[in-house]
Amino acid sequence: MAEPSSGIARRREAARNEANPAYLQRRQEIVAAAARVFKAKGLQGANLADIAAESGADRASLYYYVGNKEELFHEVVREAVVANLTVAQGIRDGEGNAPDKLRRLIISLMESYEQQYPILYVFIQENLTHVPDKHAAWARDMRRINRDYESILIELMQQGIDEGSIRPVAPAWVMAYGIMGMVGWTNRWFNPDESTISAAEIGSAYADSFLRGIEIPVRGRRRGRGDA
Amino acid sequence: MAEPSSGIARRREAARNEANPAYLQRRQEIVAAAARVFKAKGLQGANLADIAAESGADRASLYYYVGNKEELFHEVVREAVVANLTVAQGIRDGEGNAPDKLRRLIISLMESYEQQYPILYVFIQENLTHVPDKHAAWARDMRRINRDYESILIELMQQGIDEGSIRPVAPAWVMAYGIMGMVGWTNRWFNPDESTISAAEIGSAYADSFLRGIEIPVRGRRRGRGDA
DNA sequence: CACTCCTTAAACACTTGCGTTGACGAAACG
DNA sequence: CGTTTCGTCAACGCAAGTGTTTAAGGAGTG
Repeated sequence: MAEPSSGIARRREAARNEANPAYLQRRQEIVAAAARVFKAKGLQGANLADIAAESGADRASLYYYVGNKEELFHEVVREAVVANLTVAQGIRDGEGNAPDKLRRLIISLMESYEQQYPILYVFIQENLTHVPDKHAAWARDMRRINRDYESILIELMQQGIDEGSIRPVAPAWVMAYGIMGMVGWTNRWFNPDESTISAAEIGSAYADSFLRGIEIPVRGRRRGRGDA
Repeated sequence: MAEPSSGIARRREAARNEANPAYLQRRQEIVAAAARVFKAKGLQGANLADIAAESGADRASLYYYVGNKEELFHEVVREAVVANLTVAQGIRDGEGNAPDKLRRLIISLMESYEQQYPILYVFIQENLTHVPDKHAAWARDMRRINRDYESILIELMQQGIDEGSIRPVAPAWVMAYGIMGMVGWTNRWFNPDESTISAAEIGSAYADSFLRGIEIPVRGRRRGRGDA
């Protein structure tokens, strides 16, 4: 972009460039507030007035911190999603057999949801099958990350089938989506601030249930309920 | 409502009252087209122009068949959802132990998704946490149905735990939501018109995996390997 | 006090989308 | 062949949402 046309845009650029801590923090608060609003109302349903109210600022003040709603939304989503993918890649490239990795993946995913609440849930809710054309590039990028994530799940599942540690109940991708479903669905009911059960417990329970159902126990190493 | 204010509204009422088969069929086509658009773009994202295009009619022509977008959306959703709940209630009140019922419930749910495609998926996608205030009454109604459905799942799960046929890996509602998640998540990837795997197969696979993981086999009636 | 940072009220132009209107062609029917 | 009905069409008015700007502050700091 050339040079900001308006006064406020100029001032925003200036403030952002000098990296004032207070400015950046307030900005961060606004992003967090936006995340809550997006979670509650969706990208389309949320408007800047809502976000202003949630963050306790005037609508015009938002422009001192962000350019527009889309910039806000992108900012809400991108970082968390990328970080999340990195974790998954780490697990895939680490030690253990397929079921173990899957188990860790499930739990780590739930923990991410908890720690970053509600940002990743915002990403889930907007499943990105339908995004306004304007943000096609960004949406494509996010979809790619999403696909990469799912690929890891599928890959691990297939690996388990190949190495004989997982029963081939159905094609690997069907099973992988099943796991994504269990975990992703928590966006509808899990709120870490109010929940009586932790994310790790949920992830652990799902791993226990689903994986135990498809796992082929290793000979001589019985896998009781302790999962030692 | 008093009397239609506009001319087209009067003509719509008239046509609807005389129950002309051709009229009703065209109307049904429009509803079906709307379902596809809603599935693709979401309630907020879809506009009447999209729906008109999809159904091959002019935007204004839609008003000859339906009053407005909301009416269209409600019509898309309601019937299918109610029918779906009825099926679940039938299974709950039928024969069998908890795991068997759960298994049948999972498969029947997948089959509903397939048969009514994409209508029930539209309902899932709009998770109704955020609906414009105007339709609060309708939304409340739909949420109630949804809750009733989930309650059946939870009830069966709890019953299984109580009768000792299901391991209490986690609270019943957590497990129930896990199942809802696996199945509901299919809305993101399952398209019966293009799928190489049937809805029943998917449901069967999920039931096998998850239920096998939590089921406590009945004595003397051995169910598959291991896990005795 | 003067100065800067940040906020805010108020307004504007602009776009999108909804609901409506009155008229038009085509078929149906006397 | 006139008339009526059906389905459609181009166009309009209206409201809401959004981006943006202006001008005017208050709060804190030197």
